[in-house]
Amino acid sequence: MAASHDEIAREKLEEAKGYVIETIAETMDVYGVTPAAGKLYATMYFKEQMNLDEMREELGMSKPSMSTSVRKLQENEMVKKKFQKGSRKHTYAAEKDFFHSFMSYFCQLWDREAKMNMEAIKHAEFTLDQIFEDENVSSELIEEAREIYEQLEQSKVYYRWLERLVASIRSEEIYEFLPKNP
Amino acid sequence: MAASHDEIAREKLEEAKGYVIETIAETMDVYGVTPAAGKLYATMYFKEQMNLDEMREELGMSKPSMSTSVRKLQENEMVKKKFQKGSRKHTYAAEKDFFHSFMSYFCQLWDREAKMNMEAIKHAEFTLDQIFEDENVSSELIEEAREIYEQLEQSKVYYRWLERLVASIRSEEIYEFLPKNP
DNA sequence: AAGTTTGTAAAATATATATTTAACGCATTG
DNA sequence: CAATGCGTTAAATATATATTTTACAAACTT
Repeated sequence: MAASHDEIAREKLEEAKGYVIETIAETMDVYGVTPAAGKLYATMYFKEQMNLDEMREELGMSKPSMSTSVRKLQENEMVKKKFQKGSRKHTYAAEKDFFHSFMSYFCQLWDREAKMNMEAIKHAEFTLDQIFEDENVSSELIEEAREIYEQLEQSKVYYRWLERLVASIRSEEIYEFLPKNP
Repeated sequence: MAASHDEIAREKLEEAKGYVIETIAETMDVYGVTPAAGKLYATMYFKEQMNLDEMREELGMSKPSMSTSVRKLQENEMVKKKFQKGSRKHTYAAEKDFFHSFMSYFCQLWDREAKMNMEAIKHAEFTLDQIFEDENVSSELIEEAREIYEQLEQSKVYYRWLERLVASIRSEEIYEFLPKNP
């Protein structure tokens, strides 16, 4: 038949996309999303745009699952809402620039880690200071407190570095050191 | 009583450590470990070394839980086994250099992501090549395949960047661009 | 070699997370 | 303003993950 070549080609095309979709979905756990969201992003990666019903259809999953998945992906800036006139349905498009997803996700992650720990350290150092202020505390305890204090100070070096890393990624300065395409 | 000042100081010391332990444990999900492993690492962070029974005692959890947690932490190179003569018990020490943990964990993560996706892309491009080789495929399909091919080529830029990032962290070159202590 | 101690594997339980089904509210349309 | 369509929330179910209990094997002790 006449269409045979095209049919085979179509199959191969879908097969080729299939490999990549499967693997992207598999490695999406890195970005802290559910399996459904992983499959969804991977699927959208090869589409111009999709609405919730198309997602449901394509993945064979429930609509609320698509709804929550797409929201999570939006939080990570891996999916953007597209404003589409005429239709009442919301349409979404995958962010295809992996650099952007990397930036958005890891910066958020590290920011949180650095901020929370810096805050805890501040708290802890404040409490330790109260020990140092008391003249009647034994030198053994003072020494022990001083060691902890020192350890906390040391760990701040890391958290500050993390914050600078985040800043250099957000500002894209990092690409001066490590070009996208060397 | 005479010990009162020391007792208060001891309390404050434990309180200070407590803040930090709690927060480290909380942010350890970043490193893909269970709550038990998170608490364990955070606890060990303020100890010279610990054996399984001390961990069980300190955290009030079962020994197998400590055993699996400590193994997971070893995989991430956040805990090292110490060889201690005389005792039959295995003892472990927390890696206190967060830079090392960062390096070990994220490099492992990104390496896997890059390798798996590069492999899938290779596979997919091989399959797409078969479409291009067939003279009888419609130009529409060829065009569609070419677009996918182009998209895959583009994504390789990111995965290669990720690999270079990993290399620059492992080699510590990154600290030339972003010093630990500027 | 029998008896302990230590660490871990396997099975059972508990807990948390993901997904679906059912139901609701809002906006748009006829 | 009733009726329909769309997205989301809430409750129910299913699934996966974490932890404990039980059981065992290896290494050491006596």
